[in-house]
Amino acid sequence: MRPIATPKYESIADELREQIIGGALAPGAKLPALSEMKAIHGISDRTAFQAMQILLGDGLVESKPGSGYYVRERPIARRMVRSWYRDSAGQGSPWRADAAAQGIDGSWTSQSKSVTAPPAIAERLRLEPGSRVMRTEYLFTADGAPAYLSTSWEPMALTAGTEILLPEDGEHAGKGVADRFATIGITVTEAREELVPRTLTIGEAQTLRLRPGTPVLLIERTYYAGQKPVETADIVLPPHYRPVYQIPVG
Amino acid sequence: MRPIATPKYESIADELREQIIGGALAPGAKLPALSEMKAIHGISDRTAFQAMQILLGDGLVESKPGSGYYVRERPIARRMVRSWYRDSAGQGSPWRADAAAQGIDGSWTSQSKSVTAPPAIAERLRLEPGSRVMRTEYLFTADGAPAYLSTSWEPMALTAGTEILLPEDGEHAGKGVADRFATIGITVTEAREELVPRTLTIGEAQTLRLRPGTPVLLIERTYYAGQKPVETADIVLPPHYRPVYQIPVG
DNA sequence: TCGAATTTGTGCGTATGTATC
DNA sequence: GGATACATACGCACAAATTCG
Repeated sequence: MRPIATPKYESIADELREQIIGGALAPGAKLPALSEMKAIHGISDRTAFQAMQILLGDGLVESKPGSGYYVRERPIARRMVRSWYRDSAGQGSPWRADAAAQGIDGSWTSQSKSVTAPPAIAERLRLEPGSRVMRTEYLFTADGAPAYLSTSWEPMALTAGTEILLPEDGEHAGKGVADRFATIGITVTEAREELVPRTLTIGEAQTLRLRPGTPVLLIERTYYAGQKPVETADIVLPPHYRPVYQIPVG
Repeated sequence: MRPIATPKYESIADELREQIIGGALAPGAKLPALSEMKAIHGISDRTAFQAMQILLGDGLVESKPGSGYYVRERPIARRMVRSWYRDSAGQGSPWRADAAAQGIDGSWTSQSKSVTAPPAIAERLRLEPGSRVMRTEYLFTADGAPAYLSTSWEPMALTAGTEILLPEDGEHAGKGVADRFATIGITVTEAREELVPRTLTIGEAQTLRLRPGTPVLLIERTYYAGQKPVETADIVLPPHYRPVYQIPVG
């Protein structure tokens, strides 16, 4: 097999990456300016720019326009623990409790709307194409600042006519999904989370007050009652949030 | 607050993204060529190229040089189930069993070396800076083709002089971490996995036979015996692999 | 079979805007 | 204000892969 060609900008990025991981470039250190790299490596500043974009995307570096590129400080990374302990907490808002445990004032806003399920969502909920679902968009905030996004979909066939039709209405507002469904006699037994990296859309970037193109982690979460999916959600986690899964052994 | 500017290439990418998610552009469909987009949107082909890079990075589109850009087929995504059921399997190789369950011939190669722990690894294992660790690099294969990478680090202080010093030596080769440590009287109680998106380095790309810059998911996994970390690993998952976490509720 | 046209990918140069120092 | 530095946008050239007559 033929080796895969390696562009210059990849080589440059790799070189800097090793210096960062190896500790030669400590957190907070200033990286050579594009103009310097142009001189050092004998490349175009445009190519050096491309190399920096890679390190930016990987979260190793941050840019301060007008100033320079700097090695990112140890990711302060607010950790989101996603273990089974928590979702069975019983009462109160999971996010508020999670945030409080880290000394943060966690809150959220939401709005719901009845829509026909997009193809991908219908598949996740195992619904006929064109089925109606209740879509709820959440913006979670930490100390008043936007933290992360979530969009959930629930089959109207399950919740229509019940008191939990609107997730954030009435006395069940803010409670976990399992608790809400319990009130209509549905026992949630399992959550399944699938993770996939992508970047922020323009709309998401605006509500999160981040730059479009920022790399994020998308958690596709689905709650099941036995074999039957009862709720699914897309959770958009900005770089400062890291999902942590705790798995007991044995 | 001042709204954050949205570059043209982001707008273009967003537009196409919506068409893909909404189903207007079905999987396998050919996207307009760069030259067409140049004509349609009145932009430079260079700008159109940047827009495509975004969609490539998000895994929505794949490129066939010389042919065009195409909407990616439904990501058949080999799923990697990461639940506690599995790691307590007891005997045999987790990867081999996992692969066999999907009708795949799973195998791997590895090589170990004693090194001083890099700063980040020392922190994860809660070791003094400069401590010695045994580093083992794995290449897992599916039906003979490269599948994913893993690099593990174990404190020499724990394993020096024991029969499990080399993870892939002797009769314990291929067994799970928990089983191996059990033989030297250490009971692994918990695994913790932290996920972070990044892109492939040149070296990784070569062994995986992928293009450098390909977006991947990095799983930072650490095994604990009580409060004490006993092993940590970086697992590099290419786009075709999706980690799936199953979490029991209640 | 050959060759021409098309298309993506890399690299460079330039211009303009904006933020920082 | 001026110099520096990053970000976007455009244009051009060339290589490599593909497609098609």
